[in-house]
Amino acid sequence: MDEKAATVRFLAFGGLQASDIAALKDLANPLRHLRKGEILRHEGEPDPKMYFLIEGWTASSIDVPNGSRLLIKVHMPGDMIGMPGLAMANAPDTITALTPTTVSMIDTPTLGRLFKINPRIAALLFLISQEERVALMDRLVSIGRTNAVSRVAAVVTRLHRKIVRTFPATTECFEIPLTQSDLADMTGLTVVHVNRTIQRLRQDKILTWTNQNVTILDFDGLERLAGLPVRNLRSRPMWAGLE
Amino acid sequence: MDEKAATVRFLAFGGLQASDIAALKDLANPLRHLRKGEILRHEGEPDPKMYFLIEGWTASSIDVPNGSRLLIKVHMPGDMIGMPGLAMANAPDTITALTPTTVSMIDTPTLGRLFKINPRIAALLFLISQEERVALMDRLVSIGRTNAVSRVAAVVTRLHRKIVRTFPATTECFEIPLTQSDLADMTGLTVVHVNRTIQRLRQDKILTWTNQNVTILDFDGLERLAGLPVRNLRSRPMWAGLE
DNA sequence: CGACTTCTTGAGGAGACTCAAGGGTGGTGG
DNA sequence: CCACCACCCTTGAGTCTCCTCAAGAAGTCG
Repeated sequence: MDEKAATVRFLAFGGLQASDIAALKDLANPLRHLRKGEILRHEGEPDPKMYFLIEGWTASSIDVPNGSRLLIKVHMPGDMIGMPGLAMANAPDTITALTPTTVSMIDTPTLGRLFKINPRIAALLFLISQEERVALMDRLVSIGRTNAVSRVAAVVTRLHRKIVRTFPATTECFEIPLTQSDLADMTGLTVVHVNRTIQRLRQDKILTWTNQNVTILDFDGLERLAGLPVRNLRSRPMWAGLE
Repeated sequence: MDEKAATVRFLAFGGLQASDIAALKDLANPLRHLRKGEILRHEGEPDPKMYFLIEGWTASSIDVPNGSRLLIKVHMPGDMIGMPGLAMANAPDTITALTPTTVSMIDTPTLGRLFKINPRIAALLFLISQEERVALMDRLVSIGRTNAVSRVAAVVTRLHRKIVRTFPATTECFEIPLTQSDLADMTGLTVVHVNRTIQRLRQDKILTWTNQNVTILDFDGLERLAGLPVRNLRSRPMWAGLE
């Protein structure tokens, strides 16, 4: 992954200037490298930080008292990680590296200053947060009101859309560093049922998922099963007019 | 509801100054009144706005292609409504008045200017968004990984906590303007099953829920069933140091 | 090559859903 | 003032999706 991929996310809303990009770079503190499976931070840890994901995939998860867990989100290069924790005294989620990963920590006082110095970036981070809220809302709908096939289809659809956003060259065949157990934790299902659901999708010639290689055989069919609403970002965001 | 209740939410993070409160008041545009059941805005509507809920309860919901819907959140006086839509070209959710309601619209350019003029308020709105993200994450866990009894218990627990925050005088007995059908849409269950679950909770002497009057009989038991994680707001938020 | 994780398959069970219908309550209009 | 309608709550019976438990196969890493 190169710098380009990492800044793509920030350009999503458009309207950023060269000076804004430079300001973002100033946020970058010493890098931290993680091996696959390594944990960036544990749920409950005090004074949680925010990170910028430069390379690799990570996942944010929450453990449940009854022994299971739920995977909140999968992060890709260019994502801001740990923003929700900024409001909290203790980290709300555990962040795990799904692949070898590089992040840079953004310390909280720096972020505070940024809000004063660069309102455009502040507004951008604010809007990214709103986008994430909508994503969570849609996942809530998916998990709360659709069946297993639809949920798995929704996860694949969302991942594909996001991968394409980060790596535009992606085709119908791509790699996802998630186990079926992870997929179960993303959908609120059990591993066993996820396995059977994937087989069902393969039988119906929607997609294949072997090891961690996904191939989408029928885009339209997949979209239909997922039933995700269309979400278009605002083209003229709120800071239009901020000089 | 008085102004006090409405500003309580903003004081949650502490550290706001009189000038900040004044700046917030400046955001208040002409009021809009809604009758019970009236819709503030429909999902899909272009150029969605943000609102400040002054009086009454509202609910935000998303309709699902399969005919059902999911209730994303219940709002009380002092809540900012519709923030997620600021990132989107079209409203992601429908907002309905659960009771007679008064809101004031905050237009987007004003908000943009605010980010420039008052970074403390910007940071505050940013942190409120992070808090909401954590709330959504916890709901995802509740709906994705717990059974009906636990989900209903979680809804009651969260509502009670929030009511207490808004109206500190609240006891174990309070009113919730939600039907069992609404509760079903909050939990991802069916009306029938919600009804049976409530009866089960009454049998077990956890709570009663008749019409729209809830009485919590056993706080500890309810908390245990809900299994919600403890979430403490950061005491020294990121803008500490912003002069 | 052995230990571990991941994937796969089977059988049985249970929590939640569907369909259906009756009763209560509040609002509205004749 | 009563009848009617709409909405909400409640209950029953039957079904199905998804879960649990269990064990074996396949792949992966040291």
